[in-house]
Amino acid sequence: MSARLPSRQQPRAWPSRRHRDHASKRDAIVLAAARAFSRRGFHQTSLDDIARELGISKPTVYYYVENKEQLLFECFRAGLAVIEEGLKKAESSSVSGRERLALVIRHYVRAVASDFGWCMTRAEDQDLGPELGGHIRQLKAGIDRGLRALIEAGIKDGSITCTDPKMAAFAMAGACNWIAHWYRENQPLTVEELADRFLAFFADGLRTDPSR
Amino acid sequence: MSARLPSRQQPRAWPSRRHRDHASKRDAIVLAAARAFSRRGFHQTSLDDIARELGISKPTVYYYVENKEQLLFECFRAGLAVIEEGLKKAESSSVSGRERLALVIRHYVRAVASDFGWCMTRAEDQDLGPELGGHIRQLKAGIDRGLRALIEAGIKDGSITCTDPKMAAFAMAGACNWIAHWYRENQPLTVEELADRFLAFFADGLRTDPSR
DNA sequence: TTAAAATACTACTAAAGAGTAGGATTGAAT
DNA sequence: ATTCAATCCTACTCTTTAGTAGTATTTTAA
Repeated sequence: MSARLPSRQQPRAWPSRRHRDHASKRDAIVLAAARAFSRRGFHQTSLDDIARELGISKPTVYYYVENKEQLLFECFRAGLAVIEEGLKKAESSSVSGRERLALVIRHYVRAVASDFGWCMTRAEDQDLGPELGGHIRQLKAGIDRGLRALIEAGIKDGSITCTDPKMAAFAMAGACNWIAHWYRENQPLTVEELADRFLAFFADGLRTDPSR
Repeated sequence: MSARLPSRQQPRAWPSRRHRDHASKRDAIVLAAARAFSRRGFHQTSLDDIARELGISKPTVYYYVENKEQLLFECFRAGLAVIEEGLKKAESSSVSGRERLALVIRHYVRAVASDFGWCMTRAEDQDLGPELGGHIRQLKAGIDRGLRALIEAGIKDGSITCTDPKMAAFAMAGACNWIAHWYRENQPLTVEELADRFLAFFADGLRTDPSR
């Protein structure tokens, strides 16, 4: 499991071998948890299960993570980072609102189709305490605001037509979130193709007549 | 709780007073369960909780329902019935595919925004056993097929334009399912208004230029 | 009136699983 | 070599809750 190189003298920088080990082991635990939650659900997955899959013991998991709730939270955060990266790129971009929205949605789809997708979309607020639950609600609300702002920017710059940006944002977010329910690795479509199809649908809907 | 009229002699018809009582009490339990699951989540809701809210005891709940899993299943079925009603109406209708699709989606939105919405969309397959879980997967797949068939019918009769009916169905179903995550009674929009907005979005997307 | 069936309760059992106590082992630094 | 901290384990505790045993009460049918 741990191929520990001798590596003499690597003095005062943070990612010391020891710290890197610590962080990467913790990450491995979070990833294993995300996969387990995704396959069997949060409540059907015991920390013993996760430990067993990693070949370690439950107290070792607790050495790296405060508790099960925190573990779920970390999974959520890991997925969220991908979306926030997209939002950040969009902010510092000067293309049209429509194109920036598409950029964010691509990231969104990627996140939701990843190992962390389940935790981001299907975990219940109640499974986190009021503390972390509230935190997550805030983060989600931030994403929703980001989406809506992009739609509104697109309306303003003429690249988007939309009468109800709020509902449009809800519809798009819902469609993307739901991907976590059905997307599996062996899908005929890659994640990027999937994003393309969704973007095409969001762009034109089911409209009949382009010249109507 | 039970105002029981004397009602002498009501001989061989099925819905005897007794049976009606039984069925309606069972329904009341299912509804209370749906609301409780929706508010606190499946695993955070004990059968004692549900019983307490109804002013009865846990064994009484078990008198009407086999087990917790079955209870969840019934909630699911109750919501599903609304959608299937829509599909049936659509089948026996002769308007365009587009209009039939809209009809079904209206029912869909109604179901998902109802008390049973949570159970239909957020309950985990794993919380039902392999038996009931499989059953539900089948029912869900049926709905998906129904949606897709309507899109294809719309393409055929010229009322819908769509390059990937499967993904379009997934996107629309996802958007609608997600309503259960955020719709609450005190929303500014009624369910019907909500359905209108979603249908408008599905119809035209965010298209810029109608004459493009 | 009375026997059978239906309905309901109090008081349990049993299992699962989150989280911990306390100790062993390993590695780094002096 | 030896100490201190980091890492990891075995073997628990403790709570929650699904589900049941056994019994009391009510209703229906004869």
